[in-house]
Amino acid sequence: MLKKGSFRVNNSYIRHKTYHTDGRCRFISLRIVRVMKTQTENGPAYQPLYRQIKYLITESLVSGEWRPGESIPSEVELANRYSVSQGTVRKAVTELADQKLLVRHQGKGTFVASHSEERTKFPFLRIRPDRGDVESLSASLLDVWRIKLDKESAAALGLTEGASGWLIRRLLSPAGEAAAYEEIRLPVSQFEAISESIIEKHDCMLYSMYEAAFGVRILFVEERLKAQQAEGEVASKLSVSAGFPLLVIDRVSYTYGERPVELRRSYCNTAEHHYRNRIL
Amino acid sequence: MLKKGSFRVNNSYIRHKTYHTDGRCRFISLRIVRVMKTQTENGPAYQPLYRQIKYLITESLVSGEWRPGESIPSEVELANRYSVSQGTVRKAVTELADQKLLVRHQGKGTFVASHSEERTKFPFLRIRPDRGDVESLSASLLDVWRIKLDKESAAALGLTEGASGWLIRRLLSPAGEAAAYEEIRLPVSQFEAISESIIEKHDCMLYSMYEAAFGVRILFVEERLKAQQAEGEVASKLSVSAGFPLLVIDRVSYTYGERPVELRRSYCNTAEHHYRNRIL
DNA sequence: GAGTGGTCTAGACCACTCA
DNA sequence: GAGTGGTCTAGACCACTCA
Repeated sequence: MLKKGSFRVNNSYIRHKTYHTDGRCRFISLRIVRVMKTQTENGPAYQPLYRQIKYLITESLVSGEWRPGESIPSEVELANRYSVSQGTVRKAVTELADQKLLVRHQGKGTFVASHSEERTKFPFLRIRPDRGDVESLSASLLDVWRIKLDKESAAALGLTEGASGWLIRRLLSPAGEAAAYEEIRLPVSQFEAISESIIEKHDCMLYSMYEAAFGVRILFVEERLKAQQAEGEVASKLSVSAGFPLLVIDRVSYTYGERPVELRRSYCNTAEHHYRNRIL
Repeated sequence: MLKKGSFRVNNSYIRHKTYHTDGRCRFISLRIVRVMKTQTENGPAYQPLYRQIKYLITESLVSGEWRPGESIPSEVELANRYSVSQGTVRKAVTELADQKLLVRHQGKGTFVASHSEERTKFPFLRIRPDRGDVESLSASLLDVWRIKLDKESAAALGLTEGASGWLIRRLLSPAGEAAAYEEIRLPVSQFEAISESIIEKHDCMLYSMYEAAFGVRILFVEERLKAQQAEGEVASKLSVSAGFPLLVIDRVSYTYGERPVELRRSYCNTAEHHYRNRIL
């Protein structure tokens, strides 16, 4: 989360200490500065207080001090814990909420975002039916294989060629027709105990399963889209003839620290569906 | 910009007035409340102060009081103008900067965002070459036609069938090969004086031209993607054979007030290019 | 009524730009 | 050195939730 940069070291912190003459402890702030310095190797670094707080909150999320779906301490409590003002905590929490790591509910508290509790079954899916209701899509598992990852897949996951992986295959369907066929590749190292039964227990909602069963929370995904002709097994899985134009989506899913943990290729029949995107 | 909602009317504003007993004018705040009330028809409305300020700033952008590329008044000046604190102005400006209507530069000022000054030639384009440098793409104009808008296009632009429109056709190319063929439809009502020469004077950078020549600033776009087989003229324009799989992008471009002002269909050859997307 | 997040203020000082 | 946006504080009160 913490961006490494070329921030100049200056006296701001020493001066910062002198703001407060009411005898309150300032050790925590000093410690934060030291943490940040060791975090950024190449040269001295400066980060505003609220980013340091943001980093500390993220650490607590990664370590599991606060788990998905649970509430984190109130802003006042966090302000005390880190010895900063509530406004500074707010700014840190706001950025984490913008990144969808946290969810705020006025009057109730701030919660760790969770794929299990979100109403959307497929949080990052941009495929929509051309007409009809928003979420009629459901997933059905085809099979699960233990494989050796090829060079390209292994590299994309930060592993070496031949590392053990899982290959999950499934269909996305609106009703009878299959809208998409998907191949998902995962490193066995992080998803040891995957099986067909555990996937079906989670209704084939993979991100929710990663989180609940393996403690791996997906934060964002990156996709590359191409148009390609259907061939062989893919064509038959989607019940289209060879040469039929498909939308092929290559997705990499990332967890904390921008670490890639899942590869996914989706072959979509866009005869009655489309991929929706809004660009700011 | 202003979201209509079911905010409860309460006494917050009356109490708010009593915060300040230093004799400063509060008429402007009161006027703001009245403006907001008339803006939202269905029932009484309440919006926090910073959103009301945001709305007033947006009005000044729409009216052209501050033009693209120019700086707007400093936060202190705006705070005086609206009789609120600098923090409240900051919050309004922050939201507008997040929406990319404004751009902040520390030490220099806050500027109205402009497509003419942005370094990216195609601000909303997600097509990238699979390998090679980031921005080798360039556009070349094919032709410009004056047409009657068909029912569907007219409806998408909020016009009636048969309304006058422009049809602009162009190619996007990396080097020799054409990566995409595009058809752009515009209402004549808002783009009266379009011609080949004016487009070429702007290097075929359309959004920049809309802004500079017609005062229409595009704020965001919505896209629907499908895979489709190349046919007839499109195939020949892209030098591919009939049946070649193309990525077809239907885009609607919006200006202030979420008003659609441009339709665009792009046919992309994704043999050596892809559509990139990051989802949070 | 107590506790949560949300808004707003006034004031201080920092980082950066430019003349 | 003056002016800009950026950070941080302390304190007040509002909107909302829940018991």
